[in-house]
Amino acid sequence: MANTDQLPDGLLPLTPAVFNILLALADGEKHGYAIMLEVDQNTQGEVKMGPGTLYGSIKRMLAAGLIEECDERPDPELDDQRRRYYQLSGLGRQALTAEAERLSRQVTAARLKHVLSFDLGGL
Amino acid sequence: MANTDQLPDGLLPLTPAVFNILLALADGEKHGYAIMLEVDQNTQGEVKMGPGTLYGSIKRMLAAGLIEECDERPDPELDDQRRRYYQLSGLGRQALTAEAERLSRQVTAARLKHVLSFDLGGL
DNA sequence: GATATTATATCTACAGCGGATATATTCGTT
DNA sequence: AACGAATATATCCGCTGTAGATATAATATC
Repeated sequence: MANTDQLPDGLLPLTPAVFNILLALADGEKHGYAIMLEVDQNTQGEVKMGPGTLYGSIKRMLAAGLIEECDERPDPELDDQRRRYYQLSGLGRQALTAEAERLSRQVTAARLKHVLSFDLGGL
Repeated sequence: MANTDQLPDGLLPLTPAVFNILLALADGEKHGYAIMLEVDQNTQGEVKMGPGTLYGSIKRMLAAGLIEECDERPDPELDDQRRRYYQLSGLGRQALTAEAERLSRQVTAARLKHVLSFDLGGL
């Protein structure tokens, strides 16, 4: 069943940067640089997130409790000590879903106004 | 057939405010205050656009050529001399469609990551 | 005629973004 | 082993856009 918890006020709508970072983390923990590459890939190269946006957003998201840093390191042989890994918090996942639903409503509104064909994004 | 013209660089992605204003104008010309009410309605009351955002955005959008002010007034009897009516330009409609498609891709990406159920926004 | 609503406009404080810069680690090559 | 390139994080600063406050005037309502 769906989660009807209400998120803290002022969190939504998410900024595009925050949304993209949460989305990049949706399928598992990642370190900052990997998030950058994933966002690039997710958006077909449309969004090139620079370090200022990335690490600035991460700092704010940690403070807001949307993401958490995980302390477990991968196999010491494959490890890169510079990396810092992040994962979604429960709140972060809720916010991501809520924002995705909001975007979906915007797309629906656009379809109703005939500015977007109906057969796109079909999936 | 689809319009494959490329929009001027730096226009996309649109800010949420600009997108909502373009969307409000998609089905016909409106004056500023009516845009405000339409955005409120389109977003089920989620977005309350204040005058700063509204008129500031309108000014930038006029400068960018996304909208145009129309000089024709309605029937003099029904007219309100304070009102200034705006309509989409060709560029504005292109930008609106392009941005809606971009949002649609974001929603699709969210669905692929299972953060959004597939039966929503079905239409 | 008084009051509330409609309507536009500007100003300012604040937050987030983007680019530049810096620094250190790891990888690939010879 | 040394060297340069790519990886990885971090901070700083200018710019833009947003939100709220304020102002002012025209229109509608009673």
